[in-house]
Amino acid sequence: MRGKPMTIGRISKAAGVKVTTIRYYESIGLMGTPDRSESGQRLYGGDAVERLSFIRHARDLGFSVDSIRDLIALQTTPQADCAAIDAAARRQLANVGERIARLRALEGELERMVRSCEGGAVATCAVLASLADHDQCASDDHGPRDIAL
Amino acid sequence: MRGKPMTIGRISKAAGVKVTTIRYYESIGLMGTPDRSESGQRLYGGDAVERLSFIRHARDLGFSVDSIRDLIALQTTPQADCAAIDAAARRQLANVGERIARLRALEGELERMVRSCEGGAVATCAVLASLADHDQCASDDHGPRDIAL
DNA sequence: CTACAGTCTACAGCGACTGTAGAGACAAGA
DNA sequence: TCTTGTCTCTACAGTCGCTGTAGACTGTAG
Repeated sequence: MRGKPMTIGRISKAAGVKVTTIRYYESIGLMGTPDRSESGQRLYGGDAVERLSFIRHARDLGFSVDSIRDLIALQTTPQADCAAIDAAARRQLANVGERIARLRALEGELERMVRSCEGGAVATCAVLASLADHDQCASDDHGPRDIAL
Repeated sequence: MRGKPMTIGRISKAAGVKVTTIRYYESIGLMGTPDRSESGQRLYGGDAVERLSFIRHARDLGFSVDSIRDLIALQTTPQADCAAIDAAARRQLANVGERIARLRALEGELERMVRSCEGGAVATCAVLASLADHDQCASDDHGPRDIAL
């Protein structure tokens, strides 16, 4: 709360989190309710920028909002020990490792598809054939698969 | 349409796509409206299984539903040439490559975090410090980051 | 005949935002 | 002072790709 209070737009720039996203974080209890100016505008101190940066970084690292809530709760109870946080990071690490492995498999298959393409007509397109053929080869866990064409 | 018609449950099992998902694909125009029995149950031929397998495989490879719609459209106009499909696969491949690179960066950072953890109190937890510190280091493109704790 | 599994429609919910509408607030220039 | 333009406000709908629910009907095996 030290230092002059900043509007939401300022901390948005400072932390690299969109204004709407900050309000969203407030609405789901990640950010706590800030002071308001007389006219009702949110006013934040530098600690809000820290917190937002923390959240953003954790999100960039793939932590879910729920997980981040837990991390923040742990953070604010300093008598707890580090083990829970370490465990979370390890889970996250394992998760990332899995995702990398899955993506590498996809990469290999896509490379095969692209290599086998010889620019013929669609009727003989190896890419489409490759997509159609594999009835059973794909992984069975239907995890996140969100890539645009 | 050859062969005896199958109910939605059968093609669900055959293609490895959930019943509800099949109906969803129909609702968004990925699957086309099947015949119905007298009592109103959907009846499919073997081609539906093929189509579903194609869709599932493409989804597993990370193609968006929109992209798959395009691929199917291309498939059904065989006079088009393979180039568009090849381009889509290449875009997809580049996309997967990027995602792998990003995940590897995350992996490295998470490894550093976990290595630096010495099981102390939260107040001195290197993992939390690591999460808090990096104000600017994270990537600027806010792509998908969906991993649970 | 009786269970019970399968199917139907319609709609709400998920996560993590993003976009919209319509209104009010504030800072800088003419 | 007025104006212009950028911020900010609330509240809610939309995004994507499904998943789950409710309540009714249908089909099949014992």
